Amino acid sequence: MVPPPANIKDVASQAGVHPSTVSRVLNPATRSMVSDHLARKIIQVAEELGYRRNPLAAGLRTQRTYTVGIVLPDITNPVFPPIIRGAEHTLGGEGYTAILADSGGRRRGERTVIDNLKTRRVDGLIIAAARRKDPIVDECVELAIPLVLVNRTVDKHNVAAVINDDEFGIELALAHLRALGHRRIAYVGGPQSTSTGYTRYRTFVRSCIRFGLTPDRERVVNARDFTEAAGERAFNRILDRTRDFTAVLAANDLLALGCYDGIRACGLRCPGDISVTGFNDMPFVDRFDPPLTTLHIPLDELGVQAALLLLERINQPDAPVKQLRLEPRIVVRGSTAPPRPRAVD
Amino acid sequence: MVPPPANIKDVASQAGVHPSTVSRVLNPATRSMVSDHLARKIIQVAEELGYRRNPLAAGLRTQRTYTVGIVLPDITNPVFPPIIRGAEHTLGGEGYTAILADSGGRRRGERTVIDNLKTRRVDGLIIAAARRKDPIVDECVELAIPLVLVNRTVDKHNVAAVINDDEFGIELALAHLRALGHRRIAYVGGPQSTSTGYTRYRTFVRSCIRFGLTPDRERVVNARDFTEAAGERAFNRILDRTRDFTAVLAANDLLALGCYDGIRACGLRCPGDISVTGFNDMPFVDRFDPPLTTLHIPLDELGVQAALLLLERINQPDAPVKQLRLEPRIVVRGSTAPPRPRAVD
DNA sequence: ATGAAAGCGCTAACAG
DNA sequence: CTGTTAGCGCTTTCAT
Repeated sequence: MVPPPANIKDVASQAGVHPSTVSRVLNPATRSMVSDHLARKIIQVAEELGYRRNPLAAGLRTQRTYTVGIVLPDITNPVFPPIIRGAEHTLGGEGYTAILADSGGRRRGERTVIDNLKTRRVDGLIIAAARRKDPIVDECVELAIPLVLVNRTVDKHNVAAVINDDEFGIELALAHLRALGHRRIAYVGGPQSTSTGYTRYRTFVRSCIRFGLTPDRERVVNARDFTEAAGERAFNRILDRTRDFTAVLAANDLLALGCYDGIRACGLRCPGDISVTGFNDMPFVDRFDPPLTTLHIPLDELGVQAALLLLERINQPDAPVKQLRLEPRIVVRGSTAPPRPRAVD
Repeated sequence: MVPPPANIKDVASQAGVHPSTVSRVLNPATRSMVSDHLARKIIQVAEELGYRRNPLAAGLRTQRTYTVGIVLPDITNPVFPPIIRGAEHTLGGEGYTAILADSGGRRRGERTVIDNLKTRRVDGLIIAAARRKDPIVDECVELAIPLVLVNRTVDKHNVAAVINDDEFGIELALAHLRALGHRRIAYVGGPQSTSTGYTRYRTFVRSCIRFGLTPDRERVVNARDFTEAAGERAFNRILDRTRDFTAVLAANDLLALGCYDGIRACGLRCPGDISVTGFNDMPFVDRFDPPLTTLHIPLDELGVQAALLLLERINQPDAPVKQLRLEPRIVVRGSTAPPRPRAVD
């Protein structure tokens, strides 16, 4: 009923040439080997027959599948979709197809997922969920699988990555709070097993000192995950120890949301009693109550650059490994305000 | 440096059998053809060698790639990630890999994307962006490509789909507003080219009549897209004609957000002056200002069911086409309140 | 129950 | 420049 798709043999016989000639014409790299006259004819016949190269067959032969895997911890986290879109679009332009792999944030899942991708012979990998020490990343490097990390990186420096300038971002946030008049600033950080969690935390502590603010330990807690729930728990842990702060700098937007919850739960108000800043400027944080002051990072661009870097690594595996660092900028919204004179406890 | 992955021949020679025997053992459907003794041995050897079947080679032979395409208009729309996750997870459990294809909402893009997926010989398609009359869907049906629509469906009834019960949803929303005391209710609808836009609109009009509310034409506008911007424009168009309404029922959450903007822009307040309801209960709408009253639909489940339906269609192409309709439930939050006595204009 | 052989569609090394 | 040939790794007849 439905005609099977034309293959290269069909095109060849229809054009009166040998299949390999067709192959040469249809492959940009070898087109020049064939006379213009024949080439034109073959292309025409191919079009008439609606020929489409079978990537499985080609891949079997060439060991290139023109697919890449994008590994995420959780596609539901709003920072990822723009990254995916940016990457997918860029990759698509070069004939690559993206396979999405949601590891569910679980370590096991990640293993499975990468195994699966390897089995599928992807040409490369974009990983958005790396830990600072990541056996999976190590393994990919060892296996010489082209690899680009996005958003988070690893401690070792031999892996391509496009990340944001976390240090600069934290400094911006801190400077903003300080300019508003805040002096006692709490910090809700992320897991120290991630580069973002670690760098942001370290930068916070260091910058506080530089700014002449004491990053009092009791006002600093690192959450287990970059989630709202973990953020609220961390915030509450701070609250258990002290109420002596007028602002909280959160290591990302989700944690900041958790702080919102904590603040509300104990009857305080943001920004009236406590200012809050986030990190990422993920979609819709401008609609939150209150709109979140946060660090904007160009998520789409992160994806685009990761894709470009990956293509580069695929095509020139021996070129030096690059790391890109994109600059965040602060977006001031409603969650930050000058501190008000402390009420009596 | 890096050892090439073991293939079926390696396993065979190592186990002292013929490759075809290995193939039979490793394929669940043919395992029973091989003696238990040999089978066990082969499996063991395969494990030792870390053998993984090459899906390209297998697919070339069997015409099954164990990949499916998921086509979306815009991965950045928060309703999709949960659907994707649900589908991907279910598919993954059956050995399928999901290829994500973001059409960018453009018609052209959709063509390209599906073409690409066909070329890649996906075993099936999940489409989340169907229009009521959709040539692409028609084509897939004609080509006998296993296909499941999710979220939106087409007018024809010969396509598998898992959607939500739009009529019931709209009735719930309307009943809620009515119970609060609203009588003059505006409607910001979606594009009539989509099943959701169309059904919700029709249901609104019909239910108004049934409820004894006149769906006055001037209070009803259908937006061009399901986006915030289009929602705001539609809302403003209503506002240009009349201010005689105390609530607006929006055909989805994004449109509702647009209404928020419109309400704010003209100095009114929600829900004080105007109540707003949405549809979808997409992630984070509970954090908006005000938290959105909307219809919750089980997005994850939508994805899971779509995946199951697709697997069914792949494995039993001749089984009758199923349509699933999931029930929404209303989630009342801060964007709806009783109307207050009209202020003087 | 197992082996032999052919072939899925394509590309690349080799001839000519 | 073009054709011939072989083979990527796997499955599936067909023999035995």
